[in-house]
Amino acid sequence: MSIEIESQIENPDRVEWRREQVVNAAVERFAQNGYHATTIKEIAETAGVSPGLIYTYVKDKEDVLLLVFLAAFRRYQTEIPQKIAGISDPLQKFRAAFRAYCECVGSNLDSTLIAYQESKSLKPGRRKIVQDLEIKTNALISEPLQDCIKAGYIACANVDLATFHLILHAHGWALKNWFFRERISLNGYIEEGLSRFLNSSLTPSGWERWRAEAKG
Amino acid sequence: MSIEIESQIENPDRVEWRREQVVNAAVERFAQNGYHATTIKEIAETAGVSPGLIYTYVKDKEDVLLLVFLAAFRRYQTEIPQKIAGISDPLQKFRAAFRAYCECVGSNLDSTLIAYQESKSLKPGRRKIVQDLEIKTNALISEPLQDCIKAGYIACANVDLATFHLILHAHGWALKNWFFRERISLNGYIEEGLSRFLNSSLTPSGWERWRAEAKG
Amino acid sequence: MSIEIESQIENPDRVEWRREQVVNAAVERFAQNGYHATTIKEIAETAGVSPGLIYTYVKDKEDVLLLVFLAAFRRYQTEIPQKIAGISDPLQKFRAAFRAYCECVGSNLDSTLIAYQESKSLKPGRRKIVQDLEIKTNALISEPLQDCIKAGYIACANVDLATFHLILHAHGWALKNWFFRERISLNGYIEEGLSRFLNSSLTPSGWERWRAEAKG
Amino acid sequence: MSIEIESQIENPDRVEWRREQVVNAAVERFAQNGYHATTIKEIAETAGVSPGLIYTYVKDKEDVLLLVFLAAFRRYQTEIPQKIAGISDPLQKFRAAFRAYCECVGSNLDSTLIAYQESKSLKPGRRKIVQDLEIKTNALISEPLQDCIKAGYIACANVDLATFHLILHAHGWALKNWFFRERISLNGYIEEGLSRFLNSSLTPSGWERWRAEAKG
DNA sequence: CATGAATGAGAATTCATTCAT
DNA sequence: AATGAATGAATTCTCATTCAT
Repeated sequence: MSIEIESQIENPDRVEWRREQVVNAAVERFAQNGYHATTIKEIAETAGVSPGLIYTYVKDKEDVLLLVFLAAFRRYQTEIPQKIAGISDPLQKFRAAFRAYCECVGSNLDSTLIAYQESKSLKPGRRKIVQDLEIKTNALISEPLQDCIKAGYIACANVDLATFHLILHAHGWALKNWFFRERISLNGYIEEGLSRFLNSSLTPSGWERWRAEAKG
Repeated sequence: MSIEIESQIENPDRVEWRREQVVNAAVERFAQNGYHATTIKEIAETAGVSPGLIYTYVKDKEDVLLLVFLAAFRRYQTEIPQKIAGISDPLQKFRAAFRAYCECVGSNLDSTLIAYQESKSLKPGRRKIVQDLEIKTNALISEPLQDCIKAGYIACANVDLATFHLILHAHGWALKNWFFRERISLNGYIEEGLSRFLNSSLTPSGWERWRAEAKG
Repeated sequence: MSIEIESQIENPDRVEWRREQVVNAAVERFAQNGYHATTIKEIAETAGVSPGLIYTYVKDKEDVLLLVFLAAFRRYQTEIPQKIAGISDPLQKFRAAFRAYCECVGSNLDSTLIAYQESKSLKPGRRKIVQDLEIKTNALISEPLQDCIKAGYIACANVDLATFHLILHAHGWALKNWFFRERISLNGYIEEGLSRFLNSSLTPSGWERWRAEAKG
Repeated sequence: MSIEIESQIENPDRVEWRREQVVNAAVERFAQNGYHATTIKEIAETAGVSPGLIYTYVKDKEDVLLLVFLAAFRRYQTEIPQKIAGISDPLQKFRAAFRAYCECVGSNLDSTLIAYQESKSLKPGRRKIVQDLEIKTNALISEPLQDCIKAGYIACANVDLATFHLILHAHGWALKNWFFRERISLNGYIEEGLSRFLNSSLTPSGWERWRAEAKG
């Protein structure tokens, strides 16, 4: 489950701390110039460490990119469950999950962009790791959605397909942020996506549930 | 309007032909390994020419990437107008335009992906060219949409926003093709996007128009 | 005054030491094959370092050439003042300065040749630096000459013109060294040039001074 | 005696004509940017021919440089004898020869500079040819000088040495032309060099001859 | 004869990675 | 543990030279 990236350093706390330093610097630089155009030296400078240090916490440059991906996924896995914890109504939970997902995108614009732009920069082994994590992250949306279907609130030919639509919408906020930013708030963007989706997917019983909610 | 890329070769037919050769090879390699990981030598080999030849038709490697973008845009500008020519009903025209756009994405999966992944690989001057063309290409959707609004078929707070949603959906086919490919046909994907959009945007008169069409 | 050439290395002693290594190797190779025909790899090999190292002490190949020029000028500026220090008689001082200049040429045959052959290899910015230094170096001759004129020992229509003649003579030792080397000693060459110059430039009072000197 | 440079073209007049075209273009470009920084394409453009054409009249780029040297020497060999023909007095002849030499330099500033800057750009075989021609050209000065010595007008320990001094002075006009140009005329420069030389080399009988000449 | 497109060897330069301190 | 100087493989780009037309 937890992916192991080799480090010459023993102390795990130190490893965590240093890697965070490096990842933050890397996200900043990758987002600006892309993975290939960013040098280890630049990352080191941005992080306030030496190039040599990076190589004691990481095997090679690609590992840094992988760490960037992992850090992003960890945030999804931490924040979304947190935000939907305690919600029992399936429809409410689904909506909360989608909102949480979008908010995660919103606070990780750089990482999300990097994910789209640099996935090809990983060689097969590491690419596989990232793909598996992506699927696992999708479950944060698909499971609540499934529950709505089971509860008869949503009708949906193919859950996975729908999930991808929702996630694409969420990612759209990062992909075209330069455009959306000045025209709509993240909340507006979220609600628009949500209502567009529910509009064409809610069952009559779902509509009722929704209306009831809106009133409450 | 037409962007000039310098070439040492005079004969414009020859330039066109050779550049096409090179662009095809480049798309193939860029899609596989990304722009930076692809060497000029590889492109040359794939195109069946010498590395030196490329530099007689192009100033530098970035020009090759730019040509890839330009070729893609040209296809949109050619094919979409062709497919909507002669349609007078606004709603029909809009749907045809969206279908054409998606089909263009469908037959240019590689270029579309490259566009998302390598936009940062262009330096400001060339990046600007691409951005301008992107806006121009968006008009192929936004104008028919605008006409539907004028005709009272579609209600839409913000045309640009809606256009971006539609285009994001279209690009989604390329971005997540590895996933969609095995689950839904391009046509299914198009109709789903279309109906999702119309579902939440048609005016009553628009619904009527649509139903009438469906019958006819 | 002191020209700054960028280096990635901080420690100035190390920079000085490494650059000296590189310059020595470069002088050797440039003198043999010229600037353009010499590759960085060759210089690196001659210096016993890697090609990459050179680029941590220098921005590009032209910087190496500039360093070669600078090193030569530094030698003139150091050695000539040293050799004329403490001489008060203007005529004696002038002769000492000219001798010192020629000796500098004599111990920097390669650099002097390179200066004549490769001045065009520098692009305007750096060329200007070298020209300014050349003028500054000429002053090492023109000033003592001026003093002789003021003292009434030498009559000279145009000091600059005369300076150039003297310097051309000095450089001649390097330019045609393959010829002179086997026919005349540097000292002979110096005295010949000197007496030729004085012969046609001394005032009567200058002649007297010279004769007095010769006796004493 | 006449150096053979291979050409694929048979007709010798055509060869002469084309080579002249090429040499003129080459001198222009070499003088501006140096031999290495000048491309065959540039020379071809300047000459108004195609790059391919050059290679039918010449084996390689170095041959072009050699042709530049040869053309210069030919001018010396043609013009100097012409200008001293018919002068019988040795002293007058010597002075005429030196003047002619300097004038040759004056009307071939570019070639003279190229000769100093690019001699190293020739590989041994061709370098030898040029050196031999240089020695042969020196004879145009050294022989009249020798005659003056024989006639008892000039006293000179070493003819070759003196010749080199004179030639160095002549070349100085080209080497430092940017400086001399605005301060002295070529004639002034010639006479200055001449008088400086004669001042310290004339025998009493030479002085008398000179004075007699000056009067007449 | 002349052209100019095509070739490919070769050069400068960069940068991930190592390792002595 | 951390540093940063050094390495050298790899890449882009140039240009002398060839050759089909």
